[in-house]
Amino acid sequence: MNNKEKIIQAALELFASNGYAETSIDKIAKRANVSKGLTYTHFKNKEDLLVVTIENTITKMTSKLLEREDIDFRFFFKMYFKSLIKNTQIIRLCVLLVAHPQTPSKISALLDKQKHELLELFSGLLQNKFKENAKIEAEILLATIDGITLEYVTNPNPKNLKKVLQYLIEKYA
Amino acid sequence: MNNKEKIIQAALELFASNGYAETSIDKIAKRANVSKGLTYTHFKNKEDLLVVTIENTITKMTSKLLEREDIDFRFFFKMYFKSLIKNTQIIRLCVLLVAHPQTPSKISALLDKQKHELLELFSGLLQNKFKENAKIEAEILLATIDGITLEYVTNPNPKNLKKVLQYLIEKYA
Amino acid sequence: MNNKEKIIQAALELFASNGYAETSIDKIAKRANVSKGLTYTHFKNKEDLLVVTIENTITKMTSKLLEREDIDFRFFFKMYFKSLIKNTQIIRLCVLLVAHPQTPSKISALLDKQKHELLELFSGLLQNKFKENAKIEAEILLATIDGITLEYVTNPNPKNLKKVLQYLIEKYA
Amino acid sequence: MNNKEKIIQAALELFASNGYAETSIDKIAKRANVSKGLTYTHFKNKEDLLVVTIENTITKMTSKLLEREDIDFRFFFKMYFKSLIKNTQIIRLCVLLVAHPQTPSKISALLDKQKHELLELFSGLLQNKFKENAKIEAEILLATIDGITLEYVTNPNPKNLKKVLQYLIEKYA
DNA sequence: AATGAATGAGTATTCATTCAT
DNA sequence: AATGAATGAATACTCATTCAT
Repeated sequence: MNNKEKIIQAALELFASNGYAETSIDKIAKRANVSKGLTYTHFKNKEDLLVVTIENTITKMTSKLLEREDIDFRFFFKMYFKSLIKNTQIIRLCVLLVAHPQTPSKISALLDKQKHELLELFSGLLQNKFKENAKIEAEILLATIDGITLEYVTNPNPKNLKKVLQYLIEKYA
Repeated sequence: MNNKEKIIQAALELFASNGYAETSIDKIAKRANVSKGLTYTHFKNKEDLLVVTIENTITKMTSKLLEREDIDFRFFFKMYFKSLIKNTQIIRLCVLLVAHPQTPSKISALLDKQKHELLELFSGLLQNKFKENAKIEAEILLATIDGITLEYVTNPNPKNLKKVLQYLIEKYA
Repeated sequence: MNNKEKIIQAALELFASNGYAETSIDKIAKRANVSKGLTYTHFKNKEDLLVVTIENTITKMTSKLLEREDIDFRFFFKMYFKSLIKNTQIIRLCVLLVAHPQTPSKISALLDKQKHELLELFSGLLQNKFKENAKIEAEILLATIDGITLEYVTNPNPKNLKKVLQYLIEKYA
Repeated sequence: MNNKEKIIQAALELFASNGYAETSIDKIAKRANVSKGLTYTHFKNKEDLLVVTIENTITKMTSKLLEREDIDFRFFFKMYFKSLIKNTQIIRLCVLLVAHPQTPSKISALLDKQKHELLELFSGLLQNKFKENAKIEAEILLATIDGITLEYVTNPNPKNLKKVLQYLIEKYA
């Protein structure tokens, strides 16, 4: 891992566990074992570091989820369940960013794009069962998953999460 | 409105529209038209001001919703819909606080209490329809509402909100 | 002398002897024996401190020179001579500010105003001797004085200054 | 133009238009289209770069002016007038350097040498007209030219400059 | 000669908090 | 209760300079 990657990694960890505003460049540099100045060699400013960090992470996290063609609810829910448990802190950071009034538009756009991809996926999968209501049902399912996510990152309880997702799988699959 | 109330009001507005970390005591005092020092006469510190502000607001906001005995889904959804539109910024602040790793425990506890009251309410209302699954269905409904809330405060679209809630009313009532 | 005045005094001394860009707020605060933060209680920023400092000083320095009604060349040259010797550093700072491409417009305007007052004065005094050429002769005299000033603040030599001004008095008075 | 010359050219332009302290090595390197490190291959440090840049420029600028043997006021004023209009920014930089308390002694010496060459020239030309006062008249003429220069670089007005120099030519030639 | 990653000291500015009045 | 001067630590960011390649 080169220094730039070390900085991104340190930033991700600290942003995720303490929040963006609460994390100073100084702490990031210290955790990455580099000088403060080097951060500004690789990133324009703190906001740029956040944007790169999030883009980097989101891309990695979701590439697996959406690349398969023959995706179904069972597969989706299981993958999402795993990701949520593995990346709890990062996903909480994303929730904070989505809800924060001053989040850079690049990040908002990225997260928004993801939302629409999921809506598309759900709409397709719900077409048979709900016909003309497929789209609104997709919206509701997405909301349900977002709510479960919010609940989990706030108060992580893997057992309960598994139970709920299992129930959803049976309901939708 | 006395000075203490003016400070609370100013704090609420600024926390809600800019975020807690991004709001300085100085700006709050200026908006409330009082001196910076007075804030520390009435509140122990910035965190205390946040706690009091949120307690104050949450209590006001939810008292109407949960005081009625004979509440049903139609009524609940309509009230929630109105509140969401009226208090968008404040509710977004609550989402931020729920998801933030450093939120004071008093606030977490308060918001958690609300969650459980809603779960109770939903469980009761869903008893007939879902029997032994009433509790998990209540959890899912709560998650759905949280997800709708998150979506709305992030990207407020009253028309779509109305459509979704209408659909939910027909589904659940 | 209260703290605000102490800051202005310290700023004046350091700006004058080291230059604006070369003087840090930290050094100013240390010389004034106050905390760095206090500077920002009294002045919006470093530029504002410069502006206030210069306005303050220029006003004091020139009020004596131009208040008299019956001013003549002998009096003017003698006063200017004294001021130049007493305020060498400050006047050098003004030269630097006049010539610097990024000097705040408030300061430029102030120094420009002074220039025009002097031009007026000289024009009047030279009217009899030079008739229709009085204005251009005033411009030339002002340039001469500026040049003498530049030479003196760069390389202070009181004897030579006295000699030159004496010669000018005889020439013009 | 080789890389070293490109750096000198970029430095000159930036020092002249923004000031020495306000110009970073980084900006110079970027404008010269070379790496930051290369600056330190060719110049010991930033100050050295300034010294070389100024020496280079001054030499070029004044070689034409003083090489002729049979120079007279008419010729001198015309040449100076042209140079002032063409090199306004650079000459302003020289004024800043002359007046700045921390200018490297090499530069001061260079500019001082020029001053004395001009004094010599003027003394000679004024010998016939002013006899024993030729030297002090030369000093005054030099001051006048310096003042005109200061005024012009501060507030460039070619028409007025021409008028004043024309007047001086008639007065002295 | 040429690059650009890397450093460390420095800079302006902010801000929660205290305290004398 | 109310003010605002005062503090000191923290913060994002800059920059001259070095050095391995």
